[in-house]
Amino acid sequence: MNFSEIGLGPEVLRAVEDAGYTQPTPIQEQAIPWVLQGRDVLGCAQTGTGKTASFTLPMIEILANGRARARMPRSLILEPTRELAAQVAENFETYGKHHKLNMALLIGGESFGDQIKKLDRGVDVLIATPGRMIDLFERGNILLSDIKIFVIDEADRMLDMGFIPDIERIVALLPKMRQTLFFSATMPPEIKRLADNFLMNPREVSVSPPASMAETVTHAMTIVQPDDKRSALRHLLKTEDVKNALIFCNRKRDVAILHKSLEKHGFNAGALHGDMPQSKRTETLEAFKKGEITLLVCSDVAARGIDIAGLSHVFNFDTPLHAEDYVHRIGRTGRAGKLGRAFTIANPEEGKQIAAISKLIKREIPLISIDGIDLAEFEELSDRRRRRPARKDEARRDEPRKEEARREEPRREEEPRAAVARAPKPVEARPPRPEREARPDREQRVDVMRSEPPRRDRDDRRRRREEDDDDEVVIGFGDHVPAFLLRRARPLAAPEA
DNA sequence: AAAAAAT
Repeated sequence: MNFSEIGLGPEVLRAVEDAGYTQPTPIQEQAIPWVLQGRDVLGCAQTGTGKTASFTLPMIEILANGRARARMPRSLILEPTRELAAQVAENFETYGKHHKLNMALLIGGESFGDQIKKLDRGVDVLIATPGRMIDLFERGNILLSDIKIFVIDEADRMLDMGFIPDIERIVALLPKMRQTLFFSATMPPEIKRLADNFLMNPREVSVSPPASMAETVTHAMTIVQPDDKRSALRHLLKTEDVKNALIFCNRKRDVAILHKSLEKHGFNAGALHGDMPQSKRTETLEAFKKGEITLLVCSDVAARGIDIAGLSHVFNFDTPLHAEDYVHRIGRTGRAGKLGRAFTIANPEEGKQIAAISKLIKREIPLISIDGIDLAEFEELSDRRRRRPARKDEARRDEPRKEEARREEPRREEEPRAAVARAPKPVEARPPRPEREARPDREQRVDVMRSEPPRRDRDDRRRRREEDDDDEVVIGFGDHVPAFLLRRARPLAAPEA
């Protein structure tokens, strides 16, 4: 199919052509006609599949007629991160260049003045992150009663980030008569329920489920002691043909540390995480996209949606804490049919996380060793856990003051680690698993391989954390947590009827 | 256990 047959007007087509595209991607081919017809759409797709243009192009077409009044935007797009919001804004600039649509980008970290000025002039397209959008609404700078098209992008990410109450609140302020487009990379039950609430008789559009990602991406992982991680990474950077790469850390602090270390070793690296000033974030991302920086050390702020053309490598300097995040991080490469390579540098404690990832992507990640660095083994998890309760009881009998002092001591981890390293069944050593076949030793393996389904409920997560943390000294309520503390917070506004 | 987003 060609773009010219999809139902878009000549101006939009000209802009698409100028950008160098002739053929719509599958998601565009499926979604655009429905959006043009005014239907609600439920889209299951990751960015890089052309998802953004699948709503920006028809939106430009629909909004071409009519004009926005002051403070009354005609469409609203919500994005989970500032970078994604900026990316969508760029998309409207590119494809809306032959139209005179007013657009405002409402994100945190930038001054209110310009954003308010734009709203006063009247905007056709409002692109926002939830926090700033609600802030401006409460200040009376936005009226949402004229919204014709509402887009929720990256809904699963919004859920992860705890934005859903905000989203429900915003939806309650929108007119009931509107068109809603809802996109999510994954469709867990909680997201589906949300979609059912927001959408009316939607057309469902779905492309490239996460599992197929592995077709274009070569995975590998290595296991090293934490102290060896940086040299392992440097070795990979030197031996791989790295054009440009994202390097993910789990903590912002480690992003900064690794960035410094790489620069010290002469690599052309930048850093990106959410505690950096917005101006710096924008600047660094631009420099990386232009190729002025070849390595970008980042937190999960960049894990989803960020679109960098032709990214050759993704490195997980830390194993992602949630298996889905692996899929999202890796999804930055191997896009648009291009090949990509992904390396994970795990440490011996992360066997459980790796097992959860293997289960999710339905394949083992090949284990590689790196010259000059000792290949470690995963610790036996169940073994360690069995030993823990005893220590907990001991700890309880100690005086609280002693506990305080013990905590401030530098942690001496050598002993327990050496003990577990000798444990009998290293996870990594198990034979490759034949696909979907019940095996007699399955039960046994489940113990190690167990990974709970992704549970997003924050309270649940806290509860689990407390269960796992047997070593932790119990203060305050002790094991008993009153039920009211575990109850979910209610959304501020009742969801739409 | 961490990151993101409002100041």
